[in-house]
Amino acid sequence: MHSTAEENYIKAIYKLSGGGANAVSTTALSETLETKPASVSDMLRKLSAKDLVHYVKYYGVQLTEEGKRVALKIIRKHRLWEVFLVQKLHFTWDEVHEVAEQMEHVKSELLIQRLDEFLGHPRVDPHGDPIPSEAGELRQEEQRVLSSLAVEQKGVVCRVKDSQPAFLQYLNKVGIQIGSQLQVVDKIPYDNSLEISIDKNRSVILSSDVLEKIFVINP
Amino acid sequence: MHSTAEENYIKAIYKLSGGGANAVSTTALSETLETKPASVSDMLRKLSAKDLVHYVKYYGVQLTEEGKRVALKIIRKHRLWEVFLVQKLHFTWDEVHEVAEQMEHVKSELLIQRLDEFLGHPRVDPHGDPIPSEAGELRQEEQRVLSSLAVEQKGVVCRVKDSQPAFLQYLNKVGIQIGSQLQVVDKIPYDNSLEISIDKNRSVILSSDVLEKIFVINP
DNA sequence: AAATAAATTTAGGCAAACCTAAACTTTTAT
DNA sequence: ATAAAAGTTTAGGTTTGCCTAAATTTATTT
Repeated sequence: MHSTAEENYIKAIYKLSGGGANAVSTTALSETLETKPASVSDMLRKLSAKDLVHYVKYYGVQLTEEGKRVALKIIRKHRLWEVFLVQKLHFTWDEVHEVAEQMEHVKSELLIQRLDEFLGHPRVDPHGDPIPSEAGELRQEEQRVLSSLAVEQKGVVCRVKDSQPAFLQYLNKVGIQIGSQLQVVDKIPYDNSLEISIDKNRSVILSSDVLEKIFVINP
Repeated sequence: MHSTAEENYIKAIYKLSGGGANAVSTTALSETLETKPASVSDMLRKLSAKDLVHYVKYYGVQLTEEGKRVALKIIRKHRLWEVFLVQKLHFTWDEVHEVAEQMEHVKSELLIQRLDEFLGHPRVDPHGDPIPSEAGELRQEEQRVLSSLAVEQKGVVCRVKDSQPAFLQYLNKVGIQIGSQLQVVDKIPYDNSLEISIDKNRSVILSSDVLEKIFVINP
């Protein structure tokens, strides 16, 4: 398998290239990885020898198909662990990253399969970013703002656009979190607020202010 | 902090020394760590410089108090992850070790605190070995063989002394696993079998053969 | 278009953690 | 008690992944 350092380079290339599309420069990598450009050149030569990247000196680097596959696997692991940390261990968003960064390098197919199952096959991580499938497919699902749903329509919370503690606490109290199943029960035309049922067992009326900050994907 | 390699040495010394009591030889370490004796000498010099071990050349090595503290922390992490893997992700005993071996090196105090909480502060791992407390205390709880309990007495299963599949399957079928709450309901003097209630919701009669293979700690 | 600036690579080193081979202690056997 | 055997350490090497400094290539100015 690949070393932790190699995995971090691949992940960084994936992110900086926007999903493997564009070429990435040595300095860009050195900045996100917090190493010197010389070290990056070094590693790119190695990754190239392993056919994980296409590397053209002085020009830039891109992931090969194999490189992309590896990148998506790491991202899948990272995001599944983030879901675990937030949903099961009640980590806050800012506490999550540092730990997931370590867990993503644990090697075990079985572990990830089972974790995925345990978490109920989540499709997005706590930041609302999509989780690649076991087959390595990452489809960015269409996200709609909650205020745009009509009566009767359903959605799964995938992103919240305000990370102020007061707002997060409010959502917490109401019982809304990433992954919650919502359905619009009724619309109050007077002020555009909506009555929303949460996970089929309770309902609240959300002001249009709040509705604008919550995003959902299709169930 | 300490590197993964250092942590593995410390853990190995702890185990081979029987909890830090006796001195450990270079070859013993080289065997459990699957490295050459020369590499062990190398590392012992380093650990000694960090005051994690008392190292006397040609004689052997022992953990310092600090070394023991570190060892217990690692063991705590390892065992908590084992509980997680078995209880939550349904790993079998033999699948557990390799993965826990990796997870135990993830660095985060918060992670372990929360994991412990999430698992309900378990006191033993799936093999029945005790889990060191957050303060680093490992109290070897008194283990009694199930056959020694009197009527009305309770115990929590902490160890099973027969790992033949047939026996484990039998226990599984009956509903006994590590952590099960047992209570002696009745004693049948004729053949020393006992009627045992399991987790307060069912009861079985166990032969003295079986009773001899199950160990419990106080609830 | 030449000169300067910026980015990148190469060369040579370092620390960690391993290795083999040789030297040294300790133990065991004669 | 001494020689052989066993165990341990030291010396010198390797690989990985990082570093600095110098050389090289590409981009930007004038």
